Amino acid sequence: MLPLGPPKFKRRKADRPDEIIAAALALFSEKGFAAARLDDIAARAGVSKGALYLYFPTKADMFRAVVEQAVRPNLATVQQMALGEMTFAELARSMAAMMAYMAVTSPLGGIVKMVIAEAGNFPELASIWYERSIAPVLGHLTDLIAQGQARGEIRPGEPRQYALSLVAPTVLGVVWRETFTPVGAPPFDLKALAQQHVETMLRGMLMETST
Amino acid sequence: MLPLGPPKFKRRKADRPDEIIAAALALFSEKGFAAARLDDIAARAGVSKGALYLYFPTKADMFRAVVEQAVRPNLATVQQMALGEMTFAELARSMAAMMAYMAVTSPLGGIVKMVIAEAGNFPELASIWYERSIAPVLGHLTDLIAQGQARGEIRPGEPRQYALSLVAPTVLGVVWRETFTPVGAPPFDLKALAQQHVETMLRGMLMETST
DNA sequence: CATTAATAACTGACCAGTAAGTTATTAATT
DNA sequence: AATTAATAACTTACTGGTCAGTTATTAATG
Repeated sequence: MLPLGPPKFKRRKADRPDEIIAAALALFSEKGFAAARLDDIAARAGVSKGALYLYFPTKADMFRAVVEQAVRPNLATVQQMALGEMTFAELARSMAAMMAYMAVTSPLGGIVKMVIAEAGNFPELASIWYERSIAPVLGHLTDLIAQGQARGEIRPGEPRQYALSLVAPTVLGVVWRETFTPVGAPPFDLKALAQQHVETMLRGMLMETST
Repeated sequence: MLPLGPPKFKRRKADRPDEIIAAALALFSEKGFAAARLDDIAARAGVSKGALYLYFPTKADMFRAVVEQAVRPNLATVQQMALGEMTFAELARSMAAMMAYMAVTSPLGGIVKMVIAEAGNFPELASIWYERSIAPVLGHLTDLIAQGQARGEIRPGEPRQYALSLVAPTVLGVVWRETFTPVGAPPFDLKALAQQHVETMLRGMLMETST
């Protein structure tokens, strides 16, 4: 006997974690943490449920891993933003464009949804996401605005509120895409939205002279 | 015999549904749909689990009821907004103030969280919330902006994008409160945020002349 | 052939929903 | 007005299904 046909599985220890995380991200962001079944995640990752436990001790740890991986790229991207020779307006425009780009290319929408949804059950996770993604971005942007004010480019006003005002529509646009577009709501063109918003905000924030 | 002490329960058929909905809102918005236990909802409503089923055939129906009740007040409030004699700037300011007020006084944050979280599992519900709350508000605001543009008060630009730009920070502020403030993030003063945002946006949206 | 990645079948806990029983309240009868 | 019968609001204890996590076994690979 022994058909010896195509083997039933391959041993690919190195690749599994990332594949599992990708599958988990998809299902968590679609169904939410509790409603996402490990059997489904396993199936999607092309693996059996038992195999998940070779790489993650628990479902919650998988969730953590998903969020932590999603957090990573953000840090790097943000640190680069600095005024330097640029005027604040230039920087704001390029930042808006970049955020819109990230919003359409990365699975950020799903992550945001997950974090909002499960913040109550996994405060530790909301914390990670906040400290490693939101606080840096918003904090840095806030600083840049304060600097812009010190330079006399930007009108008076709470810098942190300005910062939230700047990013809010893009973030909400992403949530919109995940939440309402699937139910028939007309989508937003995130790039156009970000662009119009940043121009409007700049006209409102800048002193008369600047461009 | 007959101890005749304090009775074990009162029959209060009329009040139960609202009390149950209130308890359910609290737990759904805190834990999410799946993680909220009916036993806990019952306990919080001061009733046994069995009693829930006298008023709602299923957990999902309770969820529906919570959202539907939350939707109700919004409709009325919005329809009143009309340009009439007002300039767009005046209207926008009063609208911003009203949204901020609602944001701090109503359980809107919890609802928004719930809807975002469970949109995937209950598309029908995202649909209700969209059609009965979001579309009216955003649609009406979009119309007002278009009218403002026709009047020559407001600069060119996509009205619907303007509308989202206007409301986004307040909505995001509410989500912030539910999600990140509990983990130690500094809170936003929603009223101040809304106020500064609307002033900035107006300066950016209006033609030179208007006030 | 020894090692270990991977599977498949199993277990135990949790929880939505149910059904049987209890108690408050109202209505009927004297 | 006191007693009793009828009802329905409410509770308690249970059931059945689902699913996270485990264990025993098999198959790939150096």
